[in-house]
Amino acid sequence: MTIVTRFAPSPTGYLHIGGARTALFNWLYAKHTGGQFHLRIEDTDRERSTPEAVAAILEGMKWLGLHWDGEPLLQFSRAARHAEVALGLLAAGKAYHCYASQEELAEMRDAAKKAGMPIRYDGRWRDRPASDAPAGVKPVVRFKAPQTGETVIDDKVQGSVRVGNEQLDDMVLLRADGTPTYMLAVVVDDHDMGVTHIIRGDDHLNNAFRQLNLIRALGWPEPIYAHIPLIHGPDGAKLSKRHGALGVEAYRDMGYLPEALRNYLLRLGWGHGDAEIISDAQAVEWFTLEAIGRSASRFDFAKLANLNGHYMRQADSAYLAKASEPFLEKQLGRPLAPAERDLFVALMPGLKERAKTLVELADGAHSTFARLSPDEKAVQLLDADAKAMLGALLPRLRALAAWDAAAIEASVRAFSEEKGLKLGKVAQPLRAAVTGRAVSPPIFDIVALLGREESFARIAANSGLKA
RNA sequence: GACCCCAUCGUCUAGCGGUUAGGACACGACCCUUUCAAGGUUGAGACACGGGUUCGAUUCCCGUUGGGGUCGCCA
Repeated sequence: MTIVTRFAPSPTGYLHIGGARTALFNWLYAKHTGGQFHLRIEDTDRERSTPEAVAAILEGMKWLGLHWDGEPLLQFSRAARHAEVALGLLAAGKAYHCYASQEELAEMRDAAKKAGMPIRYDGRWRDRPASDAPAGVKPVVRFKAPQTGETVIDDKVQGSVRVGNEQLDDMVLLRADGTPTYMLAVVVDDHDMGVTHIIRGDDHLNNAFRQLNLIRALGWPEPIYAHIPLIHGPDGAKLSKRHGALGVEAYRDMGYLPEALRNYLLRLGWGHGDAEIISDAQAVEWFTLEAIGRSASRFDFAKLANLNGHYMRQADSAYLAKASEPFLEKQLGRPLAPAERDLFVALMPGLKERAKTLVELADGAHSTFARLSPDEKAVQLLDADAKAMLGALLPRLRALAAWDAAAIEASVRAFSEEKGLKLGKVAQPLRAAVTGRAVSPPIFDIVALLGREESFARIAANSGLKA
């Protein structure tokens, strides 16, 4: 049997980080088993669903590298089929019309709350004849749920979970306007799509009991459930925007690599021995539902950053330059010239060791691509002694036959040895004069890549020294 | 409030009756070093509590406490 998983977000906002992990797990499980992974957009809430959100979700999935099989299914397009199933249930006596008003329902909830009883619909229309129907009121269709016994779910993550059926009420299948509710739509769509494994957040665990009863009433095969724990903020409370409940595009804009985010998300709630850096291929090979933890985990930006730094260090220079180009251009306030793109790539080995995000990468490159006037620390470095020292060094650099990092470094080293200075005493003022900063990628590389004229021009501008 | 779920270093986790309770991030120290990083070595740091079961509990059971989730004509 082919295993079919799905990710089914509702398009009321961006693809947030919790959803991204759910999608990742579904994707991995499908890959692991050689099955299929589908995407379904749950847009039955016409008030809150927007085309922008649909686009953001598709975009986020693509950026994260989670490719789905087939076309994304828009749930609302199947409203007629959902209604057909509900009406079938009605005809079979497994569902009924309910004419209770919103006011009645609210009273029911208040009364139950006061009495310390479970808050649920009391089934007042369950057995009333159609002749009792009040005139002019459009009814909803409710499911006739079992009222005794218990429903047990053998969840792949949570284990065996049971709940007394008296806790479950008769949920609405079709609204008064005839449109399907989520409860009906998921069940019908998962069935029609051939979904075999439902992997989703455990905020749906309680829904699963109701859905399972509906599936049984329909006589359809039961899916395998895996309810994964939610992701919390650093303080253990619900993930808020301030904490990281952002859309994946926000992570992209903060300069994280999709492969790093995948690795981070994978390790949040799932582990494989001591493995930390896990490639996609290994993840696919190792991923099982049984290895998913049962407790909620907290989002940790520091660990994400560390992972991102790792992936950046081992990434290809051209790839990184391309990925961080927009960040650099934003900082410079201008597009990069073709020659500068090459320079960016050439600078990359020294840059990527020093950054945890693409933004930091661009930060590191800023002082190479723009002529910055010396900041406070650079000014301190360029004191009178340092200028005198540089004044003696410049002619030797000017006289260099070959202008490359090795030759420049050799020359500066020889110079500092002669003068009895530590290399730092010479290299730091040079860095300050060339970049206007006390911190930069390796200075000899920068001087070499910038070229003789640009280097001397900058030194002249920042220290007044001419070579 | 009712129902459901969870509980190992600050964080992510390994552990599936007998371990000096392991790894990673973060943190401290040292080394390396042209700055900053990276890297190396190293240090500190956890089984929530109380009962059982057992020769023996971090591990199994019950309770307490603490956290989380769900109770819509939202999904």
